[in-house]
Amino acid sequence: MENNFILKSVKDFDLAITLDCGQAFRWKEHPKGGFEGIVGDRYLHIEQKSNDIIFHNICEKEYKTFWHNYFDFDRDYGEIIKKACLDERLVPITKDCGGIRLLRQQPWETLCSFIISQNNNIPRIKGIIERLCTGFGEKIEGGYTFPSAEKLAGLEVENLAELRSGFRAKYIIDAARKCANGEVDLEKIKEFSLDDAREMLMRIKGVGPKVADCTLLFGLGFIEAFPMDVWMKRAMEKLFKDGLPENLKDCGGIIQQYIFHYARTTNLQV
DNA sequence: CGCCAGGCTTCTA
DNA sequence: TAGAAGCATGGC
Repeated sequence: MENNFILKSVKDFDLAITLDCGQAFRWKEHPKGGFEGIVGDRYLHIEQKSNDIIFHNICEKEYKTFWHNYFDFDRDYGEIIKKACLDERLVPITKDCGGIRLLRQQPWETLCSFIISQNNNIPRIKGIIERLCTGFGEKIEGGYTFPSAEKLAGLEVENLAELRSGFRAKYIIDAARKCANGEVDLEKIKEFSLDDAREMLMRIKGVGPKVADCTLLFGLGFIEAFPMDVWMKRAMEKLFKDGLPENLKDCGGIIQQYIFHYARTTNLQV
């Protein structure tokens, strides 16, 4: 018999899009419905049934101490969508993509994942990360943890050959070593200004503006970070030639996710 | 076979 | 200091 925690009447939340819009790479469909994934050393089977969110075999305390924060449930997305819709162009976009929430992911996992993402496609990114976890993570109930920076810092580039991550392997090692030896302190960076934090991350080989901004946005809580990849450049050129409306810049990263997903799932060809 | 994928580093003028 | 080439791998 399952002992589930159920969040009722949740608004502005689409679980499937949130988990599969390209911000996280380790969630997959559960054979019995919903999705399963591992964050830190916690396994979760989660499912959405209309406006209810079912956390399988999770007690209320476990929800409150961890998953509530992971799914960013303290933030009022309805308010953000309302503000966004003051600009006509964002009405259809938030209509389609307003169910996306920003996941508060683990800093190191986020950094490492987006290093892997460069010049790569999502299915292969997921494959490399899965091999990274099964090869170097720790076995727990339900799967493997994401390997720590400390663990990877002790390896050499050749040891990562099984990942088939190509030229990115040397970047992973460099990132792991800098994070493990404190040269880059991901926890401390959270308190930096956006520009200082970005600059610090870019000291890592293979981390440029895009990877840095994804790490800041998805892993370090900087919701004003605005990652610009090829999709976003195209979308911004077409929809917001003069940039994002000023009143949305403090939550630019959330709007970025809406636009990014909209650009990828609708006909936004130039 | 060629092109491209949530880019970045290195080389060149 | 801007712009192009090179980078590993895999899917189409």
